[in-house]
Amino acid sequence: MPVTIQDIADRAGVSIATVSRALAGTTGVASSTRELVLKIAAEMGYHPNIMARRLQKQRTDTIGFIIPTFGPRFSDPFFSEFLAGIGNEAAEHNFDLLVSTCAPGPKELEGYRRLVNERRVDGLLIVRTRHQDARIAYLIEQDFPFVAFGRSDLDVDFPYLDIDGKQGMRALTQHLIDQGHTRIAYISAPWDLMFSNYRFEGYCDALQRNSIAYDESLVVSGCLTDMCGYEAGHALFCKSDPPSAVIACNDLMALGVISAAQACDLKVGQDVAVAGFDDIPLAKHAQPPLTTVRQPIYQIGRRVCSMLLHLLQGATLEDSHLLLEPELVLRKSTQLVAKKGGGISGGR
Amino acid sequence: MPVTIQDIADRAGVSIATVSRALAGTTGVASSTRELVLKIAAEMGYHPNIMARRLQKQRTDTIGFIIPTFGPRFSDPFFSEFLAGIGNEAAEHNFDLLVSTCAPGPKELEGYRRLVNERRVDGLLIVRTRHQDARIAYLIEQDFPFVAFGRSDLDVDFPYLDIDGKQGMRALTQHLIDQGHTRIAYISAPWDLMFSNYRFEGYCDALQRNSIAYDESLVVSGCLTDMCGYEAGHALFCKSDPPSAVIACNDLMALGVISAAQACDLKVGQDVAVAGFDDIPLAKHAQPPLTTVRQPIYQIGRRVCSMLLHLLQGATLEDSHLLLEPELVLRKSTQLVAKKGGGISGGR
DNA sequence: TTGAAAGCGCTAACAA
DNA sequence: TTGTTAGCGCTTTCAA
Repeated sequence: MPVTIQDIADRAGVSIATVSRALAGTTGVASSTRELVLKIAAEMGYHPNIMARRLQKQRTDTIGFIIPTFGPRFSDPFFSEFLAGIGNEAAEHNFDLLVSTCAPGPKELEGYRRLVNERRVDGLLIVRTRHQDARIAYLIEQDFPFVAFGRSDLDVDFPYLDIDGKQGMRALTQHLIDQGHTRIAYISAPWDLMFSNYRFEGYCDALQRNSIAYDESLVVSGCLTDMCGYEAGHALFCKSDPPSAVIACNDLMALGVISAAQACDLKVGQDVAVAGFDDIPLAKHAQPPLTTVRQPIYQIGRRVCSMLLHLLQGATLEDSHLLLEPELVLRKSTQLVAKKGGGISGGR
Repeated sequence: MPVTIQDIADRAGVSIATVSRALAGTTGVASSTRELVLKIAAEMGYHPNIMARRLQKQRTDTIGFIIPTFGPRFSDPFFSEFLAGIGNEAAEHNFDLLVSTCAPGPKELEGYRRLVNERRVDGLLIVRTRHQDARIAYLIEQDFPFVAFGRSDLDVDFPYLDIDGKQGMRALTQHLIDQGHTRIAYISAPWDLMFSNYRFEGYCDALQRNSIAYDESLVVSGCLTDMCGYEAGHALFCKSDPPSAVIACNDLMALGVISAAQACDLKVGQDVAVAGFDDIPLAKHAQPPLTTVRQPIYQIGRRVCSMLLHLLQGATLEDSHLLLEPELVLRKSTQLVAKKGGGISGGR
């Protein structure tokens, strides 16, 4: 039987209210009583019953995160790092993190409804925002606190943090153009993902600025996995008129493209340039090291979580629409002259 | 203001006890009353207050999982898949999953204490069991329900599920020996991890069975990341007498070894054989595809979670010490004759 | 079949 | 400074 404040009250000869106050902190309690209570609590090994506290306070001190992923075999480092970020931030503020997984689709909202309706969490984090994102629409409608990593095209206002994908992709494309490439293939993410569109805009923008005609035969849609990257890359390299450079919308696909190139006996960084987006840990140690656009996912996770925690404290966010500049990371996969050593990095 | 059973009771003209019973299910309630209550509940948009229920029932219907990882940049697919497994299993049984991250070390137990003492979860899942694992010792001492993925060398009994790493590594090593290799390097995981020792035993065992002398200069310790694999591989390939085959204790390191080989102008699958352990998604699409030992992590996650849920229901596990046979997955990274097509697999 | 009432452990208003 | 008391929303005896 766990120790309750009643037990402490009995032993200290005071009321439970006094115990509660003493335990809580500063409110009007004689410091002598306070010390006595604290001492007894420690002796008896008291630990508050969190559920009782939650019921009383009508707060769960828990934030929720539903990982939007297809199938069991997801190994996208994005989620691992993001999770670590929000987990650590939440823990530092004594919040619990509730996690579940659910594939995007019609049944997805069920998961959100469950967390919202039954008040299992105080707020939610959303990632991989989508075209007319139903999750956002739902949470807005329910007036439920949340922060998104990613913007939306819904006609509503909500707090988010995003990376300027257009900017990042434009810089990356420009880099390839500067290297002399004109046939630059592009492996997109699914189009319903918001970031997919922003990045694509950046790609198109760079082509246009350099008067390079847009060639739709060079644009393929991928599913963000290394396998999709492999398939898309393979298809591109098998063309009668293959591209001299390939940009993948994320690193995982870019790794697949590198594999495809090798399978086609093309030397990446020499016969063909390959670039990605994200800068996952594997990018640096790929062979050759992968040029990419860095998103500091762990930090983003922390930041987004921090925004939500502020919101839950009733604070108003000083800036609820953050757009961060990503960083271009140049490595050997796009460099004709192979330099020894790791990547050099530069903004724009 | 959320709807409560009191609201429903008022509207239905019955007592809250009746409402509670009607909502709960089968207990003695007139079916007419029951239907009335259900109808009103639906109309009013009733959803139970989970915290109230938890306080009353003295159960949280939540299981906890603390990801034991160093640093923010962890992208080990192991955790993603495991998480998906336990998350889905838990969700199907209407359990919540509480996740946090904490690096192994002296402060690690704090995290466990918090979850246990304050009864934030009903049970815990442990992975990557270690030599004299303090987490297990603590949970046993507290008599707190948990299930581990991995065995332990503590002198206590606890429920676990494990993969027979010795068996798997022996089969893998034997495969390399069958290919004619005699200088087989081994990149280990940190020695305090239990699985590290089992796998190493399998490696030694295979050598011994084939009368191959153990050469400690071929055994290196790694930290399970691709970077460690790269460094270890590089060091091995720079030796005056390099190995003809390299086994890494996990796939992530094996991928690093492949990169190192390429950086040293060695062709994997031709000049040198490389093998890993886990069969992460990337293994199949590596260049060349990686020979490995498959652990069905997602399924393991589900299974381990299922065991815990049984335990929490007060059931006795029919088998609380499960040791599964892993499956050897042969791919091109260890095959001298490059065969077209994916891996062939065979257990033993 | 139903209702009244007693908690689960805690916080917080109100009195003393 | 302290105690009394009324809940938070629910489940579950015990009576009726």
